Amino acid sequence: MSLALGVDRSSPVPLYYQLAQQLEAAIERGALTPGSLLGNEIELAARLGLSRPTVRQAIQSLVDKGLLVRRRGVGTQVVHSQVRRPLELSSLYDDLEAAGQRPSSSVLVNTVVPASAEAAAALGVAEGDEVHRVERLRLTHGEPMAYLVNQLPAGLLDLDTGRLEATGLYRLLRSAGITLHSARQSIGARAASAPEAERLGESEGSPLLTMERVTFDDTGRAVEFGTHTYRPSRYSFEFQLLVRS
Amino acid sequence: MSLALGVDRSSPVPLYYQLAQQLEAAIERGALTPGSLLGNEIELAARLGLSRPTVRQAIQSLVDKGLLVRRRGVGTQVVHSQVRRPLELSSLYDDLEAAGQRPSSSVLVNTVVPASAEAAAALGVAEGDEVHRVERLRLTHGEPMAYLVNQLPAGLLDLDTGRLEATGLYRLLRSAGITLHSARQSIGARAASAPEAERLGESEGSPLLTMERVTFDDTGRAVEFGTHTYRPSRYSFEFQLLVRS
DNA sequence: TAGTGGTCTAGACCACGAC
DNA sequence: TCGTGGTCTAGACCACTAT
Repeated sequence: MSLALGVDRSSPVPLYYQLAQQLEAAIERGALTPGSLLGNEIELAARLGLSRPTVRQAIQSLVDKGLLVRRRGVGTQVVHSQVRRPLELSSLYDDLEAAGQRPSSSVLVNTVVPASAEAAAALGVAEGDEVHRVERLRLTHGEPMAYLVNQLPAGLLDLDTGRLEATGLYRLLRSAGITLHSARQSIGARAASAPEAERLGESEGSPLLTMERVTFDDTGRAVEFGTHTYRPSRYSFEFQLLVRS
Repeated sequence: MSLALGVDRSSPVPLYYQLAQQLEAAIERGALTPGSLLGNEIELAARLGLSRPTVRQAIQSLVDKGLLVRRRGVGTQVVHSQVRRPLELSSLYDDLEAAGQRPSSSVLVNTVVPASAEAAAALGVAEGDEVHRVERLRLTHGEPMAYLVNQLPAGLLDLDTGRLEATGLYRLLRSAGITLHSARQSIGARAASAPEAERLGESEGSPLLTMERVTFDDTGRAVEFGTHTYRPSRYSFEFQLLVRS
């Protein structure tokens, strides 16, 4: 079929991005089937009235997403559906978005405290400096799923409980002009201490899944330090990993 | 300083790649310091005798790696060192490379067996079809660290123990003409069963870190299914996560 | 040999951010 | 206002794959 691709040159959306979105939508709805060839770039460019580099940029963005594969001498193919499904490591946005989106997440603690040695090291501030500390309990179906502790340098942004529950940490950070860049994460496991078990409705010594994370903005500042514990019967980290070629 | 950048046009290595490597090396050795501006693209292109798109391609590849940040109206800056350190999720290459590289990893089982329902579903073969099954124990400092079980569709490649220990799964896959594309992973935790505890030198009921993975090649075939258990006192998953912008 | 993607050029204009 | 990166064009030649 002909796919009905076409770009709107009066739109402020970049041409390559428009094309990428249309291709992605076509893949998603099955108009482009797994393994099928996309047709050569020159012809596609001519058909759309675009230059080849622009078409290439669109295709490349989908290759980077893992949706397409290019092979020299063969062409550009749609990857098979089992491969393509999701998504990046969800935990960052998941945890930071949290409140507001999911009614089953509640803010238990929201205060300013002196930084512990651990938090100070993670955030790159001096021990004893003021940091915001937020503790949240995440519930699913009325049962505790995770206990989330986030610490942020004080003065980075307004963090009142109302806005936090309504908007989520991620949007508060964005609206404060902070551009997230990267995060360092560590996922492990350990036996629950008595208070940890109590908080999550487990028994002492039962296994917990743990995640520690430091998030950086694009200036290299640490903007968030999270130490989270999850009930392994109710949560696991699922993600897809693209192989750098 | 002037950085002594320059490209070799007689080399088969793409110009943008040469430049990217030189910039990366300069960042790595500190010749380009965190936060410092790279200078505008046009001037850099002129200095190197390259076109601007080529220079942009080099820079873009480092932006994608998280080493550089671009801001309109400002310029291209080196990311601060704390942000830049590692690496993708290590576990895939780590586990697949395994033998050969690390003398402390031994192959315990290497046979062909009928696929269990679980393995069949993961690999996209019929239940009872033949699959290779490899079980390895990973040691550090003489102590068990992880128990790795990998299953592969039979007939995909030669898998004798000698080659496996000498080369590692990853290279065997590559040398069989298989191009890895992506992997789906799930990380969780659970209490150790008696045999699991035995294998890893833990006690029954103690917490284990678990990882399940299905790896796909660029044709969409599932080429590997791994179910691994780790001693949490000796192993955790460490990785950096770049925020898609 | 024919067809594909991979790389590269030498320009152009625009949008956003800093000042 | 000015400088930066963001986008786009219309070509070119090369390298690899398949047949």
